[in-house]
Amino acid sequence: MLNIQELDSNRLEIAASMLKAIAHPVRVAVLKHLEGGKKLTVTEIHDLLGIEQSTTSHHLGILKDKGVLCSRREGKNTYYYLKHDILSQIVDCLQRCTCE
Amino acid sequence: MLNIQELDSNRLEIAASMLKAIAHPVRVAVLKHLEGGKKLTVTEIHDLLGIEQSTTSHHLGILKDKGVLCSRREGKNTYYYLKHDILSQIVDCLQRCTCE
DNA sequence: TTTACAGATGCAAATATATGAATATTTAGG
DNA sequence: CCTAAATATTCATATATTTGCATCTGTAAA
Repeated sequence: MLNIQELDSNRLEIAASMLKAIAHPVRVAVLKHLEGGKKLTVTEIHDLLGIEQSTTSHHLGILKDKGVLCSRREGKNTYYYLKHDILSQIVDCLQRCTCE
Repeated sequence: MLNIQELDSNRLEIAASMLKAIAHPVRVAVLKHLEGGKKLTVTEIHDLLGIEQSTTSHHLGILKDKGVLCSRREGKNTYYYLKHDILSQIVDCLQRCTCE
């Protein structure tokens, strides 16, 4: 349980911007594919989700920018992975709430 | 852990729309004020957050519409409360992830 | 039944986000 | 160096969200 100090607007902005990063069907799908510490390249995600390469890169950039994902370049590929594996709980929590 | 069937686009849409409902600084603040089963009126929230009455009502409507909150009218007041108290964990989870 | 309070809704302007085509950048291999 | 593959970026357009004023609706009390 957080106290009133933790409700300050800066923290609210950060929490909301992180949530906003995740709150898109494509980006929720990306998170689910990365559950359990998996690492995928842009091309793999672009193939898995059937969306344009540039669109994929945009979405991954948003997730990385907001601290949801990390990336590591290995040769020509860039691997993306969850910064905090616990974040995938968010989606599971929501899905539990919607399955009644 | 969810299987591939649970990644279908309908579920993704639902999860994303619920997250989108929460993903706003005002609405995150509302959630935090309603933690622990608390019930607050529109006016109370409007005073707590220092935002316009109509803006408050719009935000609460979004949260209710997307299944995050419930409301009950009692006389002239409408009390809003969390539909699933577990949802407040989402914000706490995020804040833990951002406090390193 | 009038009045005032609490809340909801319609609307418009400002702002933000999403998408993809085109293009640029980075890297490995020849 | 030249090329091709993988990824990132720029840009424009389309769409969605946010905010608050004005207004409408519902309720209680006088």
